[in-house]
Amino acid sequence: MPELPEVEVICRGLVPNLVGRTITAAIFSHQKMRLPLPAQQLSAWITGRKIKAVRRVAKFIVLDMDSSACLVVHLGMTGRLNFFPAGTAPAKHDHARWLLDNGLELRFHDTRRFGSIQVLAPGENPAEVFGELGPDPFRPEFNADYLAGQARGRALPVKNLLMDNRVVTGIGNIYASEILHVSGVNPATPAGHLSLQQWQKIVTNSRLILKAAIACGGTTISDYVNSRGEKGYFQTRLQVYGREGEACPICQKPIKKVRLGGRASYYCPGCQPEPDERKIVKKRR
DNA sequence: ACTGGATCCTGACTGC
DNA sequence: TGCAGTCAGGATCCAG
Repeated sequence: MPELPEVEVICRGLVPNLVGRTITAAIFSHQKMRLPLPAQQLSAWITGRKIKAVRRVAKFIVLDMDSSACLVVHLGMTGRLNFFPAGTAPAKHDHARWLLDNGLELRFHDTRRFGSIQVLAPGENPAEVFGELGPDPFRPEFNADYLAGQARGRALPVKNLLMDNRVVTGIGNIYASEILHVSGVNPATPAGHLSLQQWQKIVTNSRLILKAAIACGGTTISDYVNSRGEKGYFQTRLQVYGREGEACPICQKPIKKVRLGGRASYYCPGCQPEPDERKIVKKRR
């Protein structure tokens, strides 16, 4: 389940085999994806074009083409992008294959088909493809004042706020739990209850944890692999996620699991005390 | 306006 | 052994 660090690691791994290469042909499965495949735009702007750069936007992988269009891939939960020698037999759930002029083909494999393939045409508004995106956690705009402003007057659990792409991009279920644990904030705390100090901790720890996860090659819970098919190893450094009943590495209290917004959320009742009942300061409009 | 729940999907796992 | 049910979660839609 790729979040920001996994997507970043995949992007970096794609660069050596993609930048400067030309996509000579493309083959797609007829399986229905979350979003319909933009067949016309793919043939008009992507196939036959050279790849100028590979970059990450939120959890999207973006290939900048010399046509000034972008190929935009989202991995959803189980998506993978891997290279194979051209002509290798396709596997089940290979939904797209782009043949390159270096004898390789780039494949998009997605078991659950929650991922997407889109084209950002030249001149098109990026919001059409990316949607409404908040700042990247590594940008200076992502700071305590900004988060406090976003949270003011809101009763939404802080964990759900952190997972909202319109507030901040790239933080998913695993890292939200980890960031809040290190910050000593209970995930169920209404976002509007947090102090500026707590937001500052969350900002600092978000960057620390995401950076550390990138350095570890990401987190592999079940099926994530990078573009070379290698697993990450940050899962060995997770302190609470997936560790219900185990001792908290900081205070030794057993880690608890709750469901917030339909998502499994892990926390330590010792390090992250239950939220109090203070009234929320109402948002000014 | 805001929030929580349902939905999409397949495979791994559990319990009977 | 085989079947049914549950769970996993990113993004989006919808109802209250």
